[in-house]
Amino acid sequence: MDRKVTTREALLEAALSVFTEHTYAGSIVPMVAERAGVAVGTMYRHFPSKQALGNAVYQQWKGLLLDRLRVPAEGMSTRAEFAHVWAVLRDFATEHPEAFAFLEYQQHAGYLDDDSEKLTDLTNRLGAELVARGQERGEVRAGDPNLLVALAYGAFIGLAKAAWSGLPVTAAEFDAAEAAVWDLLRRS
Amino acid sequence: MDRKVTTREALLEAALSVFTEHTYAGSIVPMVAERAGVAVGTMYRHFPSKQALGNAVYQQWKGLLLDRLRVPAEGMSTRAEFAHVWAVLRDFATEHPEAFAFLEYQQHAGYLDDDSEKLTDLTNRLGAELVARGQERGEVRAGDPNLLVALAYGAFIGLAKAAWSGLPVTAAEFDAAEAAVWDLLRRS
Amino acid sequence: MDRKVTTREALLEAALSVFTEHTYAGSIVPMVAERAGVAVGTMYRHFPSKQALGNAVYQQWKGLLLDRLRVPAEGMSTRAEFAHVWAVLRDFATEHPEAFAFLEYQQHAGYLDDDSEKLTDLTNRLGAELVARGQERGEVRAGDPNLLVALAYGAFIGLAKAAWSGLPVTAAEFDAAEAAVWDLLRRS
Amino acid sequence: MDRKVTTREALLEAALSVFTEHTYAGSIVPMVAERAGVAVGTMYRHFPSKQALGNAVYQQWKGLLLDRLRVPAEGMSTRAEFAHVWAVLRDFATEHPEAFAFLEYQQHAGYLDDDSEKLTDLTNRLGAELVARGQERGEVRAGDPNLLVALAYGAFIGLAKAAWSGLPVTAAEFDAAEAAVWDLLRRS
DNA sequence: AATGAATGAGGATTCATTCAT
DNA sequence: CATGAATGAATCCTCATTCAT
Repeated sequence: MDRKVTTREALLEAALSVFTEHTYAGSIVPMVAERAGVAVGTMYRHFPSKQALGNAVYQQWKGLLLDRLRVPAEGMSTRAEFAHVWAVLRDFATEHPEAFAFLEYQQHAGYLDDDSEKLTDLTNRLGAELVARGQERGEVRAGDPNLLVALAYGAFIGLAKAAWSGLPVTAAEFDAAEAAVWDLLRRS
Repeated sequence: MDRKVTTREALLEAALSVFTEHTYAGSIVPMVAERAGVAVGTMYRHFPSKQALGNAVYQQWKGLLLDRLRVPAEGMSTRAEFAHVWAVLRDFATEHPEAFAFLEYQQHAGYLDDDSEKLTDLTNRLGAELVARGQERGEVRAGDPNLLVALAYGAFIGLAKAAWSGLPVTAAEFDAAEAAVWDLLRRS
Repeated sequence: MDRKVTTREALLEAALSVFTEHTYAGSIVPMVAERAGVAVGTMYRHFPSKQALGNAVYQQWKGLLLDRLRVPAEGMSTRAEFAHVWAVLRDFATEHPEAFAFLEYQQHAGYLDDDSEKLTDLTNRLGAELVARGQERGEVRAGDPNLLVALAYGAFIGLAKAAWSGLPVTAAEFDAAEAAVWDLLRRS
Repeated sequence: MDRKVTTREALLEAALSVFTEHTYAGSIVPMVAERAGVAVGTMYRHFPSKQALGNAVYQQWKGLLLDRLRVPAEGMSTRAEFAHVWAVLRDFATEHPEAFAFLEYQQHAGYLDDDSEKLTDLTNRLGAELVARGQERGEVRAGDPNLLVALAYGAFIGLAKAAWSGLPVTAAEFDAAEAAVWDLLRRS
């Protein structure tokens, strides 16, 4: 249908790819332009600066991840919520491995603007809230929710990074890991 | 003994700090020199290039971490080995948080030389071997050892990153996490 | 009559305005196009280049000024001629303050072509000839005619610039200045 | 003695020369660097930007001119004050023709910063104050002081520009012009 | 050894000009 | 004839590296 990719989209895609490969600071604009198949000046017709492009890429993907993670969990048990979140992360990291790598395997401080940082905060908060809810219900063990999230999300990132680095990670293995990580969170 | 910090040491320390804060590509040599309290030219008397300095920092700390992780585990159970490794990581990340952040929270591909990459490989192998040993003994559950390590090390990194970002993480919490992560590895 | 402003005229007008505000080199083509209410490409259908546009603007106004200054002064006294020239300048600077500012308050060397420079020369000559005539008749004091013109025209430019910068300059003041400047030229 | 010209001085001198020749916007940094006999990067060690260099040049010369014009005129008649100011301008324009051309024959709006504009204002005020004083004493004719200054300073600029363009202007001619311009100001 | 001003290749950004629609 | 997105050479600026002191 809409086979025509807009220039802006081509640039965002190229930038994601180049930034993921070389880090933001290690990337040069001509490389992004070339990978997008456009001239350097064209980038500047769509984004006011390299930094703006970096933030656009960040917001595009962090925003999508946040949207997917935000599900009205009314009436769900925390166990079910956790399963859902894990599935969302797994799907995101499977469908958009480059984007997940860009978001989670490198450091962004230094070029993110306020909007980007707001997205980061909102995303971080989501996990802590899930855990806190679980603790209130007695489903999740005691401890600083941020720490529990750090542990669990860290485990997920480790798994995804392994997949990104070439290791074959099957759905079954994602499921096994999910169970194991829930074990790590649940009331003993 | 160490009555005098050598210029080289001051440079390595400054570089660690600057690279951790701004990433390698995002750091500029004069900033490193200034933080070390020396002139730019002085850096070039101790290291042939920025890249060499980057690799020196990487090798200094990755090497120290590897040394500490390498313990002749003859006769130890995998459970005990794991506890030991966890303690080494905890101590390293507690004593040298900046170094751990430098090593694990950012991307190094792009400037590491062969020696540095060899250290990375050796370190990665260590974990997989521990897990494989545990599987042979029936202490650790089935699955690709690399994946299990990714999961467990990811969890540790998550925890350490939380501590690095300012969250208070007590020894008790490291211990609780250790138990939880072992649960994630052990035979069910 | 002039029911429709042609695109070309709109461009010349916009260019005059932009060049006067930002100087020729400091102006950018899209700004001219925007102020003319057309697309950038449209400018290039009417003028082959920015430089050609600059010269067109210069010639339009320098040409008009020259035309007005050229009056067959047969039989007039130099005093009368001077009064006439002053009146022409006053009217021009009053009716077309932006054009006068463009022509006289900035430097054009660097983009003017031969035709433009010929206009400049012709205009400059006019004044010197008037003075020379006056000297022959004994109406104007001795001295290099170019210098006397420089003095008198400088005074006029100063006055016009003051008006341009916002000072209210009445017709009476122009007249008083005319008398004073003639005093500066006439036989003592 | 101090035959060694500092790099900063060489840059200011080169910049004055290039800006005078091509206008600020029409000048390119490498041209300035080359004329100063240094590399481009060197300019940026001494001035943070092209704009800062432009302002430094402007302030250097406008500041010097202002300093010279500022003379405690206690007890002097306005006639004497005027003679002094004229002499100062003549000397300045004779000794530093390039600087005077830079300051007075082109438009600076667009890159001047607040400090530069303050200097412009202070300089402009000086003339108006002289005239106002003269009017109070009955030495100068009635009229907006700013207008009278515009007329007189315009005449001076015209003369100096003529000299700059190659016309030989002798001291005697400067004196004659001074008398003529005073005539233009004085009570009739 | 240490210094830091100078260098200039390289990277970010601008803008006159083109051309497919 | 008009449009304005695209182009890429030209321009501003940075920063790893050198070298005279």
